[in-house]
Amino acid sequence: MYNYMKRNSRLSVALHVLLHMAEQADKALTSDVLASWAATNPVVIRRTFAGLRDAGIVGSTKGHGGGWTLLKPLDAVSLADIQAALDEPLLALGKAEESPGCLVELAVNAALDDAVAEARRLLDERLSKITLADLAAQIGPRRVVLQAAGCKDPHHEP
Amino acid sequence: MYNYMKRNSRLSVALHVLLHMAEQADKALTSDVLASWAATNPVVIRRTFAGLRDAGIVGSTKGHGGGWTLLKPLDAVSLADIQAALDEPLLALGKAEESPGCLVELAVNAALDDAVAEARRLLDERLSKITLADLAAQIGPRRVVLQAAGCKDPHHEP
DNA sequence: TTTCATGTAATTATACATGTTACGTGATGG
DNA sequence: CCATCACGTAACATGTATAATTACATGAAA
Repeated sequence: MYNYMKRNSRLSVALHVLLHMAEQADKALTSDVLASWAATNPVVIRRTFAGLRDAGIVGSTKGHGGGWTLLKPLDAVSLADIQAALDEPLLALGKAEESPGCLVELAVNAALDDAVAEARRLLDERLSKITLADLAAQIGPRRVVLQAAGCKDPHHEP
Repeated sequence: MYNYMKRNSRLSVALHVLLHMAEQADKALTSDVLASWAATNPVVIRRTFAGLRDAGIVGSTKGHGGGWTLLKPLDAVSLADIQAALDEPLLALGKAEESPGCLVELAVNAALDDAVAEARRLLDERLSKITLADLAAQIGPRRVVLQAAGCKDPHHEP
């Protein structure tokens, strides 16, 4: 009966962690390590990354030395890919189905759905043009600059 | 620390009620009546419509025979106007401010904010081109057709 | 002055996402 | 093999945002 816009910290968390992973490429990293980067819980990481694994963006291995690894080069993964891999989100504006027979409600929903769908298309198109490599490129240089200026690396480990 | 996408039943409720008001133009309608149309509580109507009143879209009078009235012609009120009049809304994607010093987080937020801001601009532009009159025009003819076909008016009153 | 209706503050209820705990499964290494 | 490690999930707890409700104040009309 109601329409909710879903929350979204998933995308933010996923991007954050993926970029940090890129800095330690090829090492299998445990959920605990990733969780500490995102200041969250290992289980949350496993839940969030399940979608990314299904999409082939990351892989996971069990047992000793196991963990998560990036499977694709940074420039082959767009923000839209990640967004799509995380089950459901951004710009949802579910339809209210109260008064199911009401013509007014139908017209209102149709108009709103159209407008939101178009906005969502635009957003998706935008996100599909930004890759993890783009974000990494923004970060790399600045970190060097900051470190040269005497700032310590603003990472998360103790 | 979290970013939420706000719910949005306000806009849907407001549109629904405004269009029904248009059908009974010039009569002051009480919050109770409006609430019954939207299947919600009178207080919710008063809260929601407070913004519309401040924006000059509707007016309210107290006491006997009081209630709410539409102050503008239907073609002078766009969905964007209504959206803006309801305090806060559509397509928010608040920023996560966890790890405030983290460059990764900063880059992620910047990219996301840009994309969402553009989507929001598009949506607002779209909504500004749809007026209440447009929606009413979609409804009127169909109602006649349905009634001619023997369907009873799908309204909300008992 | 009684009644009606809005205006708000304060409280409660609901929905949903994240956080947490617990336990199952498979892989590795001694 | 068997103990350990790490993911995979289900079940439950917590947090937060919003709507729904209650209660009472304010002002207008009969």
